[in-house]
Amino acid sequence: MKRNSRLSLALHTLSHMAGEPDRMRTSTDIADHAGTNPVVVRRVLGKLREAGLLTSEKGHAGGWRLARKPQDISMADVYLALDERLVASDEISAAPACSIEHALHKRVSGVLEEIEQSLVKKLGETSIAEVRGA
Amino acid sequence: MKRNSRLSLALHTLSHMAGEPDRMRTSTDIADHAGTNPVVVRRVLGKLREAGLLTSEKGHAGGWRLARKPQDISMADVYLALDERLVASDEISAAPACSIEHALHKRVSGVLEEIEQSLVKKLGETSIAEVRGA
DNA sequence: CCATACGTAACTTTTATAGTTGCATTAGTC
DNA sequence: GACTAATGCAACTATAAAAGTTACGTATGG
Repeated sequence: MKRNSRLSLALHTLSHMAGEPDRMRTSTDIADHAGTNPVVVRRVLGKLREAGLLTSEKGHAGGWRLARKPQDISMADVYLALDERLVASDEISAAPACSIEHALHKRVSGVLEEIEQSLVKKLGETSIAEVRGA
Repeated sequence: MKRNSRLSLALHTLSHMAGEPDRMRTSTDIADHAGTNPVVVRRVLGKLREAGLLTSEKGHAGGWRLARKPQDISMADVYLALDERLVASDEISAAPACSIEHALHKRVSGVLEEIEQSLVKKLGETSIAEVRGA
């Protein structure tokens, strides 16, 4: 188990799906391949479904499939769907007691926000269809 | 207690020190101001000492002081001294079993490394003496 | 009607970090 | 020289976030 494996799991799974977009995959299949648990897979892919990247079907022949063409799903789409915020944090800073702390927080979070944006931009340059081609 | 408060603690403390560079501060003073524990302070500031940003003195009139002029210590110096790597991770990825995972990891860590660099660059633009002036 | 899938809630396990305690060492002060 | 007050460090505990697990409800194709 590692920290922040959700993004890895999501990207890994979608990259595979990009190869065979029509194939339906079950949570169990995906979990086995990724070395994790079906419930974890459903948790992660559920967020991608909410974001419109995937569709899921219940019942006997159910499973997961891409909701769009692989070329139309960028790594940024995946990242944003998971609410990751790898760099910046959304924490509501509890009333900075001292003015220096306040100024510091403002400046640091400004920098982190810029970096967060450029991360999204960079991730937006690659679609999940392009991942395999190193 | 919050995640990754070490950088906050370090920057906050050094920003204060930048205002009165000659004043000697004890771990206990600093901990009280920051709302934490003297040992935690020594752990964090110890890394800054290793990096040559601070000096410490033992004994009766001991404590902590800047080792350089405040103008000559950037936020990047502090960040790097702590080995933070907020964006990229140093994890040795345990032999990716599948080729897609391999390609993915290569691409993602490439992006993260670039972003990490630009974070350091951005942090390098501000010295701890400049923090107070929002 | 039954097998198989997702959806979700509740709980347990794991891991990183902060926090704490205790003690050795060092250095001023009386 | 004894005393006091500081850092240095090791070992332990506490907390919180994330992953993993179990259990069960719901839907659906055969």
